[in-house]
Amino acid sequence: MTRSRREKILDITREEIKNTARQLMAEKGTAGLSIRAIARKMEMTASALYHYYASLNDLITALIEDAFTQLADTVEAASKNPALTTSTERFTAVAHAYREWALNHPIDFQLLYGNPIPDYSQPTGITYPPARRSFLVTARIFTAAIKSGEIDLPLKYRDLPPSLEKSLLDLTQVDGHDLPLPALYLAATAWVKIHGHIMLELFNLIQPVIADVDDFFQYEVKNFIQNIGLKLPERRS
Amino acid sequence: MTRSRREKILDITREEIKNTARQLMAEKGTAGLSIRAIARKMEMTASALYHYYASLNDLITALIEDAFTQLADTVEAASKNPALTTSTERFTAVAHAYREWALNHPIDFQLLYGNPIPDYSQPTGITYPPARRSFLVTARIFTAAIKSGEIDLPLKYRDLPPSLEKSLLDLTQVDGHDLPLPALYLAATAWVKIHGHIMLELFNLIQPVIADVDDFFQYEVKNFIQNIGLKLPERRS
DNA sequence: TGTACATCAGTGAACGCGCGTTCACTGATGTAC
DNA sequence: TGTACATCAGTGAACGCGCGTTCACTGATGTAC
Repeated sequence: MTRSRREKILDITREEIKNTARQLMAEKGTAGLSIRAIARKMEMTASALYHYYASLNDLITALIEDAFTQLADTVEAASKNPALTTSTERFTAVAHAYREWALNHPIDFQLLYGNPIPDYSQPTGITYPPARRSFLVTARIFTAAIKSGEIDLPLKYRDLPPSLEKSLLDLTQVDGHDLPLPALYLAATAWVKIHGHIMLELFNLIQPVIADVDDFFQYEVKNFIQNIGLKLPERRS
Repeated sequence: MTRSRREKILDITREEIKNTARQLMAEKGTAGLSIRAIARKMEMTASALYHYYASLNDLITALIEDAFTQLADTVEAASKNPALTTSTERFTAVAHAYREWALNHPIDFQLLYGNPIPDYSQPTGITYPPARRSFLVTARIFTAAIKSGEIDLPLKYRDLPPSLEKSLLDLTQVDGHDLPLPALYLAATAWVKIHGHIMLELFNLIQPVIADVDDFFQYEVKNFIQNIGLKLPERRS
């Protein structure tokens, strides 16, 4: 109980402000975010908000931090689901969890990965660690798959261009994790595939071509698994 | 010579306005686009611009149309390069042409595919036909590859989910083109892969993971070709 | 339990800014005879 | 080639709007004795 009653109310109001901000963005997009609009919606004066956040910039930073943490938590939880036994299942679950979070929180996702917000300047270092968490989850799944022999790749990923190898090696050194290079490569290519698909879907670019995006995504994940040589759950090759 | 001198000057000024707009967006992003800012940069009054475009909305529409046409022209030209003989070469050329255009015109690309612009409402039907042109280019390459036997897929793409089949069939009916279903599926999945990659690259999301994006893209295209069963140019399998 | 004071949450006016758009206008350019 | 008129390109002031942020302030809530 180090937090006083007042401090708790402060936090509650901060949450209320963030939620109002999220609502506003859902209605009018990222550009609808403004101190004055939030205040109007909360039936307060704009100046009152300065008791809770020092500036619009700080508010946006808080929203971004929240979103990153939520996304990483969701993905991490999916990968740790004890009902999953094989790496294929685990990867599939993570891919779908990632996409589902994005579809359920389109605004937060845009906040993280969409166009930069006008006049917003991000404090350095805020976003990197949580952004890496999702990536590491995938990398660990592939690492496990390699160790358990669910995937055989020594042959296939010998021809990685040297520049790719170097980048991936740098990655392990920065984070201090001991992950094999092929697992890192697979995580990278999987991330680009999944993330790219989701961004297109959120911007409504896939729908005019393929109406049933759910089925498409599922099919693509299955194909990806097959292409990288992971064993499929149904018919083991 | 149906155009009078005055009409030509009108067009020239319109081009000048669009170029100034593009410059501005390059400097300050999509949000920096404003009639007043353009006027300032051209050393004119804001009201003068209304002789050339009826509103900001119209100006933006013109910019979008230009960009779509340019992109489609570029991609189409790449696919028709007579120096290319195999479908693999042709697809590789198209993929790289698409990416290069995006990297050389990042703002136009964002205009087409990035976050929607605040307060901009797009006239319906303007953007669909040119957007489809790029897609069709790829679909035709795969169609040729199937006909020539460079790719063997009857086995692999038999298990397309029914909803996908339906969407793809609808596509052929809308455009009136006679393209085989597997070619359309391949074009769709290729487009998602390439386009997704490019969007991530433009938003600087790949670079923190893999520094040499050129090599990465090239490697991914090569892997894609291999995965879909197209013959690679070097070592024919 | 009651009082005196400090802290706090929130107000309302104001500053200075940039925006899209309209409108009455002026001076230059082009056209017709 | 010269004159009379219509068309045009561009001006400058104005309207009404929303924005982030600051500041002096008030009334309520909490704290210490």
